[in-house]
Amino acid sequence: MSADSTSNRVRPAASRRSGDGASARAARAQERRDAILAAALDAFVERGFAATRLEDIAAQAGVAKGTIYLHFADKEALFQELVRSHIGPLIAQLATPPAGDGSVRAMVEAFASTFVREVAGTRRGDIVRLIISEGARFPQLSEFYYREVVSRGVEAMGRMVALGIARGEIRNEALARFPQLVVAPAMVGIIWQGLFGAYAPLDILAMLQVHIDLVFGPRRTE
Amino acid sequence: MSADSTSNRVRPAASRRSGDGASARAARAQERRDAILAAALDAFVERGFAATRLEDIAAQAGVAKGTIYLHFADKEALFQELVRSHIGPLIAQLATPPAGDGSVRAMVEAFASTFVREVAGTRRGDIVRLIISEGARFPQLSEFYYREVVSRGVEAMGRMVALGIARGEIRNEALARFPQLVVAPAMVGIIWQGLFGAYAPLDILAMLQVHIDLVFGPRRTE
DNA sequence: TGATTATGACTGACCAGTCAGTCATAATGT
DNA sequence: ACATTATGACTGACTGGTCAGTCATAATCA
Repeated sequence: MSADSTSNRVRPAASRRSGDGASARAARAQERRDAILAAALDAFVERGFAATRLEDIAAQAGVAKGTIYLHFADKEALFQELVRSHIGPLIAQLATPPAGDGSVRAMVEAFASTFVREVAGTRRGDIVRLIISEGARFPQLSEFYYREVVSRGVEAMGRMVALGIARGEIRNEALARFPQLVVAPAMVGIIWQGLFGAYAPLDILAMLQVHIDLVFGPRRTE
Repeated sequence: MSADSTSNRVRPAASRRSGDGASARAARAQERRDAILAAALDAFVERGFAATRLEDIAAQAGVAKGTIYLHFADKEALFQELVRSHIGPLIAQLATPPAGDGSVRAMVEAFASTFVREVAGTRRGDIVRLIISEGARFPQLSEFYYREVVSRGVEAMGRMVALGIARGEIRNEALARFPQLVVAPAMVGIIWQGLFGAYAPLDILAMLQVHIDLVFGPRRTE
């Protein structure tokens, strides 16, 4: 793998110091930082925080161990930064309310399919699993995650449910008190795939559709 | 080694003093084994598998480190034995079908309150959290857990759902394909308490009641 | 050339697992 | 009953290995 040891170190570019001239090094540094984070994600997901060796992350990222310490204070800071960097985009997405023109049911269905496509089988899903697995050992991290993602997500879902109730799409008014119920199957789906998916795969999308029927009542076939 | 061909280990029942004469030592050994398991549960729940030191378990159990190795082959065997010993009773409970005289809804409600009482805030809940957290790193353990507990639980719940559909208590027939949906909120409740319970407690029982309304339709107020 | 960035050998702490030895208890002998 | 011997549960100092974090040196850049 990557036997091109010679001459790969270039990146001199633009001898003219225009806009990017000064940033050539910074750009390279950023690349390395990202490579370290990507390698760290793989490693932490695979072996867990405590059992992951920094040397493996370094090797995977194609840098020396010491380089990691140029970018992160220590192993724990690397882990936290890893989670935070992936949570950022998620927050942005939560801030954007889903197109509110259709029915609430359509919005929730859209959410479900987005979830399956963008989270369930992807790196994002790994991050969620990582938080669930290691969260108890990183209280400040899980608190951050709660504050920035979970509480906002629950509130957003709560507003959706309230809207659904107001429009008569959702019968059970008590659901507004526990918006977690709407998302619970998605969480269980993620955990299931992580633990048992290898030999007992679960069709998360189909499951979520059945669940949506539960929340909104059977699909209209008019 | 062990050339004791003649009259080896006797096992004489100690001149039949009474039942416990010969077992005095064995009983003490069993006590210690149990103490080690109890201490190990605390430690693994608190710090996770990799970060737990056997010396701490030993100290907590009031034995020397070497003693642990008289009872368990290594750290991993101790961990697995810990989970297995707690899963045993659970299997027994799964084997006993709940009193089938009342409505399916009543059975599920009974299940919910039992769950909250006997699992959510107890050692059993800790075991579940432990499996969710460490399961990915112990494939054979999570496979064991799947085979002995999860698949049976899902099947049992599937039969309940089928019964509910047959009796007309449950409208959504597709639910029979995903009995996980019935249990998902309970799982999420456990995880929530473990991660955020300290500052954002969740009333699991109330949540499960709302969920049951979702599955069976609103409560009759006849 | 001097400044910045990267390297990897090294250190010191830490810990799973071992084993020679101790001692309370049980078995056997007188 | 008492003395002697056997057993094995228990101990904890020790070993061998691992790994996070450091730092003197090297490479690269401007």
